[in-house]
Amino acid sequence: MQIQNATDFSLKYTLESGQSFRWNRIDNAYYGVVEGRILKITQKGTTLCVESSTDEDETRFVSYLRHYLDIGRDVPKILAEVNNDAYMDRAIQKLWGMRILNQELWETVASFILSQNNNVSRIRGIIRRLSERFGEHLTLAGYEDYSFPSPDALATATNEELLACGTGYRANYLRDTAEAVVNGELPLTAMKQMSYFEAKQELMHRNGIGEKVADCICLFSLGHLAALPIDVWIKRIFETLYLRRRATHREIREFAHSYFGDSVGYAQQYLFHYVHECSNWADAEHLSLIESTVTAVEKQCESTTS
DNA sequence: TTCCAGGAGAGAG
DNA sequence: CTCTCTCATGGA
Repeated sequence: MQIQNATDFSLKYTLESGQSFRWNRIDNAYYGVVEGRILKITQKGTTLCVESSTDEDETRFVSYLRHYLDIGRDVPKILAEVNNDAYMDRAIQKLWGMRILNQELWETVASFILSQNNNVSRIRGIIRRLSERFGEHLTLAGYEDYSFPSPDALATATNEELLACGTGYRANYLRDTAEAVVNGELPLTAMKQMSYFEAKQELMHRNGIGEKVADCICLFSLGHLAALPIDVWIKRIFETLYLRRRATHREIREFAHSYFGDSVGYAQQYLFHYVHECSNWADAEHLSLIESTVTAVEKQCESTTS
């Protein structure tokens, strides 16, 4: 089936910008597992062609996917609001059409617990092995994958089983949070009705979920665009390009919110992915921007420590 | 071999 | 409050 009129939308940038770990590109098509079924999506202009491993009611399915891909949102309006300088303007031009997904909550919670002190390719590998071991086997026209493990499956997993999937020291965090979901201490359903602040507090009460991971969950699953995950790259970007000094997370958060407004999460995603994408490109102009960013941080650190 | 990866927690000051 | 150290893992 098809989704029509997906204007100002880029499937590539949306699915390859580090917010979801479950999509694979094969030729022109993206294969991924979303809430228990394999999806195959291709984009031609403003039309998305979608195949599912399960039978779907077309109207409801299209509505669900439009929400998942954030297609209904007026993103050009948001980008116009946050386009305050040359850095943002370049990121917005380069990544035009990138959207912030609205992903399933439990999978997002578990995935970003695993993301701490880790890199994207390893996170993807851990999630793939966990799904193979604890999820359900799925097929779509010869493509095979596994559903994301349920909270119950991970809550009852042994430490050895989790370590065998490569979770490392995060195994306890993952199992503890899975148990909290099973016994209701972490009320996922109720959290979807909470404010950004309330949901974030609920998440941060869990062992293994700090402010950054909580913000990732609020932004990539709960639709709170005011959430600002501050990782090392976002910290660097704000310290060098905007504040031009060392700054605490709280200072960065206050500046970013006042500068970009209530949709600071969207601005963050464009800056983050732009910097990451450029590090893989042999584009002199882009690389020089990165390099000047990094060296400026190093000089800043030197001057403050000496 | 060392360093780093979309960090968090415990402890010290 | 801020700073520092450690945590398991694998690719560069």
